[in-house]
Amino acid sequence: MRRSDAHATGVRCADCMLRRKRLFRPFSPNELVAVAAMKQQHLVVAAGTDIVRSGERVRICYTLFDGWAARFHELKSGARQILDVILPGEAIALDSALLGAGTHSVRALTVAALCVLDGKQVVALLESSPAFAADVLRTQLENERRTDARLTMLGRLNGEERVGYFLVETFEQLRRRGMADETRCAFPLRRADIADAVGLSKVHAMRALRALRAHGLADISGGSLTIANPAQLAAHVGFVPLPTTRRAIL
Amino acid sequence: MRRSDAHATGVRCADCMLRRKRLFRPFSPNELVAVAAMKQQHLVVAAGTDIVRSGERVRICYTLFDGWAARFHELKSGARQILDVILPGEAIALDSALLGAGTHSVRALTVAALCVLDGKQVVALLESSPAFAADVLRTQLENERRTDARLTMLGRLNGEERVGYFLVETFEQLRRRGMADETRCAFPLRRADIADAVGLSKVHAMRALRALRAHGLADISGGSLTIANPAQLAAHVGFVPLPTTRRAIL
DNA sequence: CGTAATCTTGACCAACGTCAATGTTCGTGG
DNA sequence: CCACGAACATTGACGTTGGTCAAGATTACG
Repeated sequence: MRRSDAHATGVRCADCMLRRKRLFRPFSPNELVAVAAMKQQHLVVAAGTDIVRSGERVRICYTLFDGWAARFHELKSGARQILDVILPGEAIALDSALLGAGTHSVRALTVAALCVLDGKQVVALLESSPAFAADVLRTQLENERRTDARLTMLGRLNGEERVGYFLVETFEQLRRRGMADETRCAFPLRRADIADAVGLSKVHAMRALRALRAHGLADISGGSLTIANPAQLAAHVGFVPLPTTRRAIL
Repeated sequence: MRRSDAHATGVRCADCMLRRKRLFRPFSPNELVAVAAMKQQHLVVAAGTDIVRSGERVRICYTLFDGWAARFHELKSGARQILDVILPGEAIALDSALLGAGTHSVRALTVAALCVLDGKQVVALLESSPAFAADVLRTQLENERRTDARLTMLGRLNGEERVGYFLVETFEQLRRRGMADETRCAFPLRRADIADAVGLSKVHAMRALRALRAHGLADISGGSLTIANPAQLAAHVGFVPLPTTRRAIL
C-alpha cells in the first residue's frame, strides 16, 4: 500500500460502533482483549488506493472500518473482474494470513478507514479459541453461499438481470448495516465498476441500467441508488436474501 | 435422498486410503476417534441421485468417498448452474451443519460412495478442537480462492476459454488425487453438465469443445478427457493452479 | 475556466442462444 | 443375436445479446 495515502487515527475496539450492530457477533471480553492486542493501527486511505495486491506475501490483514472497497482479479489482457464489494465490518486478506500470498487484490472505492491486524496473532487466536474459529468458519461459509449465488448470476442471467441482481444484492448488504433506507442508498461505484462486477462491457452495463430505469426497477444518479421496490426487483432477478446470521468481525 | 438407491457397506476411517493421500491433512489419533464416532454409515448411491436438495434442513453432512458429484443451483426457469465438481475427499453439506438449510443441491454424477456424518458431532468437534477448526477454515478459504477464479472465468472469458478452463481445472484436481495420468483422465460428465458448469448453452459448449479439439488443446471421447499439454492449455485460458495445501477431510 | 475523467449514445460486428434435424450409443426385451 | 426405443451427441440455420469503436455530453476538480 502507498503509505503516502494513509494516516493514522485512533478508535478503541471496545468503543467500536460497528461491533454493536445486530449483523455482527457480540464478543466475549477475552476475545475483545485479544483483538485489541492484535490491532496494530488504524489507517485511512484515499479512494483508488490498492489495499492489497495479488501475489504480495504480507502477514497482515484488515477489517474495513468505514468506506467501500472491492476485491478483484486482473487478467493479463487488462480485463478486470470484481469478485465482491467489501463493506464496513468485513475482513480483508484473512486468507493470506492463513494461506500465504493472496490471489486477489483489494482496492478502496471511496476514502476508506481500516483496522490493521497482525496476521500471526489472528492465526494464534483462531487456533486457541475454538468458538471463535467456528464463528469465523460460519461467516466464511455464509460468504460461500453468497458467492455461489453470484456464480449463478454470472452463468445464467442476462445483462439486465445481472446488473439488477448486483444492485439489490449490494442494497441488501447495506440495509443490514443500517447504511440504506427503504428505497435508497449511497452508491459510489462508477459504471465501469458495475460492468466489471457483472461481467459486461461498460457500454452494455449502461444499457442494462437504462433498461432497469425504463422498467422502473432501479435508478442510479448523483452517487445514489434508488430501488423503488426492492422486493420486486429481487423477485425479477431471482435474488433471495440469505437468512441473517451474526457475522464474525475482527 | 432416495434410500432405495442406497445400500450400506463398511470402511473404517483408520483404514481409509483417502486419508493417506498427500493432498489431505494427516489426522491426530484423537481426531480420528472423534471422526470415526460421528460416522453414521457408508452409503452407495446411483448416478443421478440427489444427495442433498436445496432448502432441506437436515443435520447431516457427508464426505464423498468415491465417485463424482456436482453442487448446483436450479432456477425457476429450469436453468441449472453447476457451482463445482466434488471429488473424493471433499465435504458435502458442511455448510448446512453450521448454518442450517442449504442453498444448493448436490447430485451424484457417477455411482458414488459417501460417508454419512452426524452434523451435531461435526459442529461439536469444530467447537472443541481449535486446530481442526482452523484447518477446516484454511480448506474453506482455499475453496474461496478457487471459486474466485471461477467467477473471473465466467465473467471474463469467452466460450472456448471457459470450457478449456473448466477442463484443466478439473484435470488438475484429479491429478492431485492420483486420479489422472500426465495427459489423460476419466471424465464422466455429459455435454449438458459441461454447459451448465461454464454458463453456456449445450450447443455452444459443443462448439467450444470442437474448437478445443481443432486447436489440439483438449479432447473428450469415450468418457475420458485427454489434454495433450496441460501447461499449454492452462496458459491459454489463464488457469493458475493454487499452491498445494493439505486439505482437511472429514 | 479549462482539462481530464466519466457518462451516454449510435452504428456495426462477433459471440452466443434457440430451434430443429440427424446421427450415435447403450440398454432392454425378444 | 437382433430390434427397438430412449437418451445423448452433433451439426446447420437463424435470431438475439453483448462487444467494440467512436463521438459528443456532462461532471469533477484544479
